[in-house]
Amino acid sequence: MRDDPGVLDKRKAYILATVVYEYIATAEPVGSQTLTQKYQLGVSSATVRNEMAELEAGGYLVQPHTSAGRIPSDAGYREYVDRLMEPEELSSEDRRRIRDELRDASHELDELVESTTRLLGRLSNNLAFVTKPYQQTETFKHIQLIWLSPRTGVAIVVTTLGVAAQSLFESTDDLRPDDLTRFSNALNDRFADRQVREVIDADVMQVADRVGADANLRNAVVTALSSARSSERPPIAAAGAQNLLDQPEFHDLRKLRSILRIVEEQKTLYQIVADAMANESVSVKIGAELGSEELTDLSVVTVPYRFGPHAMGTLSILGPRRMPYGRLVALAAGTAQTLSERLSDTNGR
Amino acid sequence: MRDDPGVLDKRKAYILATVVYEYIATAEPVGSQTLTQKYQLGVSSATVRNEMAELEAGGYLVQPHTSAGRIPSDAGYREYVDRLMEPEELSSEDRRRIRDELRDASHELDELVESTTRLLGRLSNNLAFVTKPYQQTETFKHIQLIWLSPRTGVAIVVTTLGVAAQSLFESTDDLRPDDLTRFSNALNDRFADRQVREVIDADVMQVADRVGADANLRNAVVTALSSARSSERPPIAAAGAQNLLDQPEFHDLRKLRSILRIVEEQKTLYQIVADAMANESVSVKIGAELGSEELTDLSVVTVPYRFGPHAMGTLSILGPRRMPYGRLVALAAGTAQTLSERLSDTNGR
DNA sequence: GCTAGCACTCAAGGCCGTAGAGTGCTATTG
DNA sequence: CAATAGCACTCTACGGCCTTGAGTGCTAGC
Repeated sequence: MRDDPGVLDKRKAYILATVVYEYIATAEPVGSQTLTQKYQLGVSSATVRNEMAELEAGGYLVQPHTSAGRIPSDAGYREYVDRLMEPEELSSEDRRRIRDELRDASHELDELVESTTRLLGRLSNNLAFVTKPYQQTETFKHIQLIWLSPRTGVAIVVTTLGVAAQSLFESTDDLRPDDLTRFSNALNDRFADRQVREVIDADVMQVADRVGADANLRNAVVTALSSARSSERPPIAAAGAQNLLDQPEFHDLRKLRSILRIVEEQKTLYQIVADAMANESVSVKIGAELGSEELTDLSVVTVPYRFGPHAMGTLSILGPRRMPYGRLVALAAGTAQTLSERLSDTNGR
Repeated sequence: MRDDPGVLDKRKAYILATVVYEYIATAEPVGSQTLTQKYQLGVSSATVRNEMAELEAGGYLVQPHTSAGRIPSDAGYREYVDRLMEPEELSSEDRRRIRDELRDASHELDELVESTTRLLGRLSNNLAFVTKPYQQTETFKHIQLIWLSPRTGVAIVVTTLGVAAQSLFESTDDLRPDDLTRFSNALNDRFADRQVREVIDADVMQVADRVGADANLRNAVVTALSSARSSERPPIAAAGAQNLLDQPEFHDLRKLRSILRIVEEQKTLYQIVADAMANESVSVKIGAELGSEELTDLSVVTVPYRFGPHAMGTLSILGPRRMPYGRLVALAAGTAQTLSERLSDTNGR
């Protein structure tokens, strides 16, 4: 009991940090000799061995097998991320690329999100995923029924975030443009500046009855509105899965398979980003903290970004637990900031 | 010279078909003994050996190494697909799943495309990708500038296919709803029923000058229109990459990596689906026919689907060259047909 | 024209043995 | 008494060697 458990003395801290650093760089278990040879520790390998044994007892390191070096445990990485690593700055080269690529990207929100995802995947050399902006208090702004052909049209719902939903419809009778306009106007009057989640189908029915809109129009509007309401869970953009293949930990194909499946299903991804969304700050989840059996070898860095005063989304980087945390945090944060700026500057160049 | 090259006698055809069939099932080079044991050929393995040697001379089969069995070449697969295999029917179970899942899918075009892609990926056990409907003669239908907040708004362009583009904008002065409406109306008058590709920025400038719309509005409209014009190359939805991992040919990670990259970049995918789009019929591309060094081990089945009278998109299945062509063609065709029906029935239930 | 038999080839897989990195323990030292 | 040097021990990775077995082409005979 000579150590206060949970607080590492300076030398242990340095050794742990060095083990994590070295393991991130090489993907090989780190031994005491390697450590004393490559780094100026000022003590012999035997001493390092003793310290490492204690770090293992404290739960910061584990040994894959008896005669191998040590690798960090979840707790070891956690300690490293929270206290030991020094914060990194983004290189000016990275900074420039982020700025330039986002400047040249589309003005369309969906496409901008896609471009950002690909950019982040490329720069991080890992798998990036980005949630579209989401706003708890998304407000109804406009609905418009538009005549396309004598018997078809489209209903469009616009909210504070832009076009939130569209629904094509077909009618059994010829559509009269005046009817569409009248119904649109009545709906706009009724729903102006209400929160999207509060807009109820029954309201649509009332308005429809009043202006005499037929069932086809009514259905189109109901469909569009319900789709706008459900945009709380928009698809998540992902890019860079192929980067993971370079990492030795993914030579096991079963792992890779379940990762691809999880990314495609997206459900788990929402749970992962929830914290960062709630705290509005950088979140790093390591291994088992991801709460999924299949993701124990992985870590995720998540950073929120803002869209206007009320909406928020997240940028995440998913990679092996053995990821360069310092660089990836800086990268995600830098990208998030540039993206936020780009989004609050919608008038472009 | 006893054979007319290019025409296979009945026995050779049967042997080739059986080799392809067996290789598709087992992924192992097929030898003469296996063949005589598993299938009723009525001749001995020595005879089969002679026939196989001739099939190899004719370019239909290749030998990975001297003492291995044969595997089909591109030409062998081509012969199999074009003439030897018997067309398959979809099981009623598959038929039902396609119908049910597409019926329950979203009314929103983008989401419907996504759902279809995932469905096709799951049923085919390969990687599926789907292009959104595209129309050569896409026609301008409506443009609307919508007030969101005192200094922000959104410009929306609607074409025959629905919302084609939106562009958020910000103004340095307060926006007056009347100005937005006036500009919208003037633009609608000017562009009504013109083809999107013909709408030129200069037209926007003229209209803007006439109604006195300021630079911010003008820019928003120009941006939205140019984005609508560029929707000739909409993003392609892809799903099921993880299915490829089950195939032994992808245990080479470099292959997998380049496939994932190609799917993410999408550029090559457009070239692949072009034929099916042009011919409006099923297209099967085998190995080198895909025109890409990196895709030589793969094949793609592509089937077009229709959206309304003029628009068309494609469903594709990408998998190992050793794919069950009969089943996948039936699957893609069945899905395309159901999707086309679903899309021409936009008033839903 | 088909088949049986035979000698030959080649990849895959199992089985060593060795090399090398790393460990824990103990005796020794400043 | 913390730090070190020395030592015996452990375990994996790797390369070489051999065996196995599937498959082939060729030739002689039916």
